Amino acid sequence: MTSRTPGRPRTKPAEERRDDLMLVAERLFLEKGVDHTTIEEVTQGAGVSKGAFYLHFSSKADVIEALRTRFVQKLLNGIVEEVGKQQTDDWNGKLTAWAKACAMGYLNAARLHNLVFAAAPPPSREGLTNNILIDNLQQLLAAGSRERAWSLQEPAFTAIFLFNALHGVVNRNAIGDDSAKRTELLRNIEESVLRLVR
Amino acid sequence: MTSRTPGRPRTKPAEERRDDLMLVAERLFLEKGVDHTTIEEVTQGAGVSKGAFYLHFSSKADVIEALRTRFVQKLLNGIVEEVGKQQTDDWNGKLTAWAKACAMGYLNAARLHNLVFAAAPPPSREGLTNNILIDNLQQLLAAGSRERAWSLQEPAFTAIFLFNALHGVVNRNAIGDDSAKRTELLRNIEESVLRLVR
Amino acid sequence: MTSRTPGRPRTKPAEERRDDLMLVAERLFLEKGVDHTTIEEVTQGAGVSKGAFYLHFSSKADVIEALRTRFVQKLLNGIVEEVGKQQTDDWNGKLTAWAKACAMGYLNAARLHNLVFAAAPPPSREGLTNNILIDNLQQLLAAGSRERAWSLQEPAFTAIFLFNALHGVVNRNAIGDDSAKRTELLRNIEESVLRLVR
Amino acid sequence: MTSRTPGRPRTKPAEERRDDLMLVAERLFLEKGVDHTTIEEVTQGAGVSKGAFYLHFSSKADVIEALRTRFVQKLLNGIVEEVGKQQTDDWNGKLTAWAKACAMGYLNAARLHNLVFAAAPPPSREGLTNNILIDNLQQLLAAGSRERAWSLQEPAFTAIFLFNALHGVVNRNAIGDDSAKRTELLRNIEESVLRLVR
DNA sequence: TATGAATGAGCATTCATTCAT
DNA sequence: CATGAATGAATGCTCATTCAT
Repeated sequence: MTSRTPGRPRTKPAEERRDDLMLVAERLFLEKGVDHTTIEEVTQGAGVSKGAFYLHFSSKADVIEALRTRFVQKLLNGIVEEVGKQQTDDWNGKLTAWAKACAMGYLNAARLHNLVFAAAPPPSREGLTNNILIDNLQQLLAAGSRERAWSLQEPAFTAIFLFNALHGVVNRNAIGDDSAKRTELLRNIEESVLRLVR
Repeated sequence: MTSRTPGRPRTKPAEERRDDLMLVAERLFLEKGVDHTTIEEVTQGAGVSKGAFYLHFSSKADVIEALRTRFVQKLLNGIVEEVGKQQTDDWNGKLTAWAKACAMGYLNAARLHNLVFAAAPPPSREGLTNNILIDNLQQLLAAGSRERAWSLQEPAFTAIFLFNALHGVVNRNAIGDDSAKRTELLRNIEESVLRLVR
Repeated sequence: MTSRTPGRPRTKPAEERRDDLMLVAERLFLEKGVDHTTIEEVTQGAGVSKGAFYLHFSSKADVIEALRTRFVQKLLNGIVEEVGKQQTDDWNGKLTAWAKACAMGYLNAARLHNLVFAAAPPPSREGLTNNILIDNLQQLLAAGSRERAWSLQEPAFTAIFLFNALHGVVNRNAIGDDSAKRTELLRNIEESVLRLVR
Repeated sequence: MTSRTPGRPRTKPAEERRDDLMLVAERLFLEKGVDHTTIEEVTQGAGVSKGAFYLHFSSKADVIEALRTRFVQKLLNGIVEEVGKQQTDDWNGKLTAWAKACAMGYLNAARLHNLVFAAAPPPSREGLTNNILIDNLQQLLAAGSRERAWSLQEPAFTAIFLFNALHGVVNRNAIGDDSAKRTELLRNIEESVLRLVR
C-alpha cells in the first residue's frame, strides 16, 4: 500500500534510468566493443524495453558521447583537486600530482578511456604488433643503460612512456609538409627525449 | 577466344593484386573509416570483382591485420637503419635517432597509424574533449615555467608529450588492483615527469 | 504547495480539446503527410499530453475519419445553401451553383481534400507523371480546336477536366470483366466527352 | 535437359528478377496497400532473399516510382495507338478514341492506378463518404432531367463524371488567393458543366 | 584466377498505444 | 480529465561472405 509493489516500480526518475543505461552500456562496450554491442543488449541489461533507450539518448553515438564527457569531467575534477592540495609554489609537487592523479584516474577507469575515445578497439589485439617497436626501443634503452650512458631504472617503463609520448605528439601535429614545423617538432622531441634519460 | 579484348590483362600476379587491394583499402579506410568502407568499394577501387577480394584475404579484419603488419615492419626497418648510422657508443645519438625516425615515420604515414591500431575513431572528434585535460596540463606547465620552477621552451609541446606518455603507460599496465604494481608505476611516472621538466 | 499555478486551465471542455487536436492534426497532416506526423507532434501542438489524444480519439485513423466527415459535411452544407438560392426551375443555375460551390469549397480547403481522401500522397510528386497523359490530351484538344472541329477556349482546362472525369468514372466502376457494363460505360463516356467539346 | 537443373536456377537475368519483383510488389501493394507491405513479403513472393531486392531497387519508394513510370508509359502507348487509327480529320473520333483508350487502360489496370499515384489509399474506405456529395449531385441531375431541363440518360454516371472533373480541375489549380484566376476557373467550370448537360 | 548474383543474419530506430498515478 | 514514462512489435536497409559458373 505504500507503493512498494513487489515487482519493482516500472517508472523511475529519468536521471536514474539514464544512469542505469549508461552503466550497462559502459560495461558492455568494454566487454565486447561498441560495434558488437546492440542497443537491445543494453536495454535488457538495464531491465527496460528497447524503446526506453531512445527516451534518454538520441542514438548509439549519443551514449558514447555522454560516456566520454562524463569520464573526462570526472577525471579533470579529480586532477584539479589533487593539484590544489599542493603548496602554491611547489611546482614539482603540482606537476607530479597532476601526472599521478591523471594516471590513477585512468587506472581506475581501466580500459574505459580507450573505449570512450577510440570507439571499439579490436579486442585485445591492440598492442601486440606495437610491441615490436616498443621492444626495440626498450632494447636500445637497456643497452645504453648497461653502458652507463644513462641511468634508467626501468627501461621497459621508459620505452612505453616514450613511445606513447612520441606517438601522441606526432598525432597532434600531423601536418603534411610544413617543413619548418617538422623541424621544430623534431627539435622539441630531441630535447624532451634527452631530458627523459637525463 | 573471341572475347579476349586486347587491353589490360584481366589476370595479374597474386602479389600485385593483393597490393592493389591493400592500397585501395588503406586509402578508403583513412578517408571514411574502416566501418564505413565496404569490401565492394575496395574491390571497385582496385578494379576487380567482389569475389576477388576473398582470393587474397580471408576477411575484412584480415586486410587490417595485413596493413598493420606492413606498416610496423616498414617503420621498424627505417628506425633500425637510422640507429645503425650512429657511432657505436653515442647513446644519446642513437636514442634521438630512434625517436626522430619513429616520429618521421608516423608523420609520413600521417593518420595511417591511428587507423591501423584503433580501427577508425569517428574522424576528428577524437581529441576534442581530450583537450580539456591537455589544456589544463599546459596551463600548469606554463605557470611553473613563468615562475622559473622549470625551463620549458614549449609548454604546449610538453603537455601533449607528457599526456600521451601517461596515457600509454597506464594503458599498458592496466592491472586492476595490484597495489604494489601501482605504487611502482606511480614512482616511475614521477621520476620520468620530473626529468622531463628538468 | 498546491502546485495549481494560476494560468490557463489545465482542463478544458472535451469538445474544445477535440477541436484543438483536430485543428493541429489537420495542419500537420497537410504539412508533412499523415504517415510522417506522429501523435506526439499533434498533442504537442495542441499543448496536451500524449495520452490526452486517446481520450478523444480511439486511434490515428479515427482522427482522419473525423477530419474527413467534418470536411464533407461542411462542403455539402455550403453547396446546399448555394443551390437553394436559385430559382426553383432554373436548373442550369442550380447545376452551375452546385459546381461552383463545390469548386469553391475545394479551393478554400486547398489540399485538405486530397489529404482527407487519399491519406497523404508523397507531396507534389503526384501529378508529374500524370502530366504526360494530360499533355497528350491537351495537344489533341488544341489540334482539333485549331481545325475548327470544336470550339474550345481553354484546351488546357478541358484536358484536365476531362482527364479527371475519366479517371474518376472508371475508378468507381472498376469491375473486372462484366462486358455489358464496360460497353455501357464506354458509351456514356463517349456521349459525355462529345458534349464537352460541343 | 540442357541447364534445367531441378531446383530452379538460383541466378536469373537481372531484367527478369526485376520484373518478378515488380510483379509481386504490384500485387501486394494492391492487396494490402504500400505501407502495409514489407520488402520481405515482396521478396518472399518472388522467391528471393531480402537482400536481392536492393540489387534491383534502391528503396521501397523506388519500386513505386518504377511501377508508376511503367504504368503511365504503357497507357500512353495504348492511347496513341488507338488515336492513330482514326481518320486524320475525324476529330470527334480521335477524342473519343483517346477517352476510351484511357478508360480501358484504367479498367484493365483496375486499382493499380490509384495505388501508383496515391501510395496506399486506406483500403476501400475511399469513396464512401465522398458519396454523400455525389449522391447529392446525382439527385440534382435527376431532378433537372425529370423536369426536361436537360436530357441526361444516366444521371448517376454524369454525377460521378462531373464530380471528378471538378475535383481534378480544382486540385490542379489550387492557388490560394489569386482572385482573377479563380474567376476564370469558375467561368471555365460553368461553361464545361453546361455543355455536359447540353 | 575471376566473376557478381545471391544470401540472410543483423540492427538501429520509430511510434502507436497503454496504464499507473 | 490529464499525464508522460514505458512498451515492444515492426521494418527498412546494410554488407560480409559464399558459390556456381
